Amino acid sequence: MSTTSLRILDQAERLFAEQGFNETSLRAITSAAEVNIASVNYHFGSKKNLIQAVFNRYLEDFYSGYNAQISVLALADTEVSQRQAIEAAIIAMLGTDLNVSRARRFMMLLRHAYAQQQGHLRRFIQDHYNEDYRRMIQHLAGQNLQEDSKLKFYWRLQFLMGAAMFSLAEFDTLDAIADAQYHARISTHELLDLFIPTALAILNPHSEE
Amino acid sequence: MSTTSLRILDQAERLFAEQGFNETSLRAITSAAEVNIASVNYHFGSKKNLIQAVFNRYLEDFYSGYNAQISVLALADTEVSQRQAIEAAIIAMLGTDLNVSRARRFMMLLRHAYAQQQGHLRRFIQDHYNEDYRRMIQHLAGQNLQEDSKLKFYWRLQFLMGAAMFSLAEFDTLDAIADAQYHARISTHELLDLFIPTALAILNPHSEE
DNA sequence: TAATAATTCAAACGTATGTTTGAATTATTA
DNA sequence: TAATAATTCAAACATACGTTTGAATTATTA
Repeated sequence: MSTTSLRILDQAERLFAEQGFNETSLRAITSAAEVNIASVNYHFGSKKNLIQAVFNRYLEDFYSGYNAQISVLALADTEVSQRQAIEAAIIAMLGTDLNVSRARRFMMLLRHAYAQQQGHLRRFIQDHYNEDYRRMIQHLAGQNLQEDSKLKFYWRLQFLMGAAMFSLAEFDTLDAIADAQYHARISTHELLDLFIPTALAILNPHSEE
Repeated sequence: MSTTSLRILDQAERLFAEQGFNETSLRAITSAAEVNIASVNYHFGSKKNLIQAVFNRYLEDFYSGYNAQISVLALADTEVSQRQAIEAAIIAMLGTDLNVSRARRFMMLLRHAYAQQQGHLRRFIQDHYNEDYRRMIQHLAGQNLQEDSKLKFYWRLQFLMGAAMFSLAEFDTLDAIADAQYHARISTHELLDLFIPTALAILNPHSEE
């Protein structure tokens, strides 16, 4: 992949995450990447294809990281537990160096993808990653997925996706609205310690139900 | 308020929620509302002001509903519990007739407001509803908000907002990706029964922490 | 080195957007 | 009813966008 393509991809990823797809012009991307605007269509064909390429790079990394961890667990010949699946997904998102800003950018991209209707993107992801996705969902469902709770699990999954996407993507937004006393930063480790039990709590029925 | 203003407001609310702000042109709004395009600037001044007006109508209803319920509780001279605050917020969102599609539209608007950077909107909301917002946050914090857990509570609140926004806003999106077996619909009552315990679980520390 | 392919570039194209204009129409007031 | 204000309307404005073009430049191949 030529350096021009990479420069475009990097800046597109950054700007798309920060501002959204429709809000980011090709001129802004090529200007930041210091390349000619026509090179986007030369290397990627169109803006839609560029969006897909950005997601493809992330999803490739994510699922290969997730699947690698699952494979290791499978070698031990034990069933993949729900907690293991959650941790594997989080680690795959953070990368091996637990880079939270990387995961954050991924979440921001996902949020934009869900908020803005990008039909082409949905089709692309479905065509290329549906199998990986369904397998991960099965792991996340864990043992608690009985026939009659499939619907509930679907909604719990929505809650979890929303919590993950919104919280990571919104480092700054709520700060501006909420009281400044909440403004302090949290470490990656603390955040994970907070999020993993919460994720488990969201996915599983609670005692009071 | 003239019928033209109302027609514009109604259609703007619907289209903004469905598509986002930048994705909805004034021509689409005025066409759906069957009014002349210039009437937007005549009645509202600008597109930004129209966006603010849409939010203002929602927030007015929401906080007056929420505050009314809290006032009733305050008359009984008891401390407002966290669960009461959550239920009051949910009911205020749904309206007295528990109209879930109304709440859903509100969540979709909020999601777009967070995803797309609408600085003017944030300023507007902060100028007009900051007091209401902070009061509600205090209620939601409940008894568990010790000095050293303020940071954690801030993040729990993020989780909760994300879960609420994303799940309600995404009736259809995940369906298209996930297995069709999860496609069945859930009733408002079932959803509330599922969400309220989840919300409590998100906001409060769990045993395993 | 000469010929060919790949890539970059400045410029333009067509289209869609928010906004403004000034006349035409309707509603209100005196 | 006449005068005045409020509102609607078709048309145009300036601007920004994604995309395309064809020549210029660079890299690769024979």
